[in-house]
Amino acid sequence: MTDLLERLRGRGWRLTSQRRVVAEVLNGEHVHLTADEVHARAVERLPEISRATVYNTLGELVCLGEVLEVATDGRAKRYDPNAHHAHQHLVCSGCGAIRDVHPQGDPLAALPDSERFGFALSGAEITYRGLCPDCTNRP
Amino acid sequence: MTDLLERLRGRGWRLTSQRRVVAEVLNGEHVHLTADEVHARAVERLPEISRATVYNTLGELVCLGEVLEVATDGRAKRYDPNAHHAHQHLVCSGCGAIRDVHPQGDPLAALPDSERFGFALSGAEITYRGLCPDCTNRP
DNA sequence: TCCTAACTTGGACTTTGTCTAAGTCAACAC
DNA sequence: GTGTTGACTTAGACAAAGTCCAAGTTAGGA
Repeated sequence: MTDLLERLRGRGWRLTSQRRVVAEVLNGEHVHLTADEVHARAVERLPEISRATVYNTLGELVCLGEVLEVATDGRAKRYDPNAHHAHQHLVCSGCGAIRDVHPQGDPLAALPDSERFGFALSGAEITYRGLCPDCTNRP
Repeated sequence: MTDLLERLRGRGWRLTSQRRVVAEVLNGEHVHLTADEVHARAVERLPEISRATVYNTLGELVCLGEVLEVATDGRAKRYDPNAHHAHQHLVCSGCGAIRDVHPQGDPLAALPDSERFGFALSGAEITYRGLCPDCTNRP
């Protein structure tokens, strides 16, 4: 956490109270918040923080590779503070809950050359879908 | 194509000119159009068709499993008429082009029980990312 | 041919996100 | 400590994507 703020300062960031609060909110909860949820939580600590600043700061954190953007549903993007450990996502089709998961092997290996169409591959995102235990028992 | 319309009629659909046009647009181009692009093409054939109807029809086609919704970028959803053949997507990070691809093996197999958290898995979506040949040569 | 529930329409509205001009302030130099 | 300055923040207007609704239209069965 402090490391995060230190890393950011090391990259020339001005360490404003707004940026501190956004970074704290993301690190504080290991769930995947939308920008609006981040803003709501940030407002609790710093009532005058604006939506634009939250969007700006999230965008900067994504550019710096400190946070991942996750789009699982075509609605609001979600922000994943766990950017330093490769992982994929498991999403409940019932309630939308997201969990980080770690599949075995390299997902790129499953794509044969004949299916790469000359692309220079950089990675793969996998979204596993299913019903969480709660939703399975409550149909 | 005619089969699609027949299948839909078999499920109790009223076969209106609007629905016919939307189905034709989707089947006519094997690319992944956004709802607005579908609307634009539909208007060429049926000038008075409304955006609401296009959204309604696309939503119904998705519910019936005739068309897949693809959200690769957190912007507009895209619609994939190729719903009857399992496939994944390869997206160019440069220009956003999408290709259907067919990886080997079952993606679910890579997720061990210990990483399933009691979920009843129903499937997995994989988005491969990379630069297409055009974008590789034009930095 | 008539009837009616299903469908379509246009426009208002919501959600999510971006942009801008004007004001504020963190960090550096002194 | 004080001053300076460019980076940062703000409020609000704007835009894109999608939803909702009341009123009008129509496909398809009787």
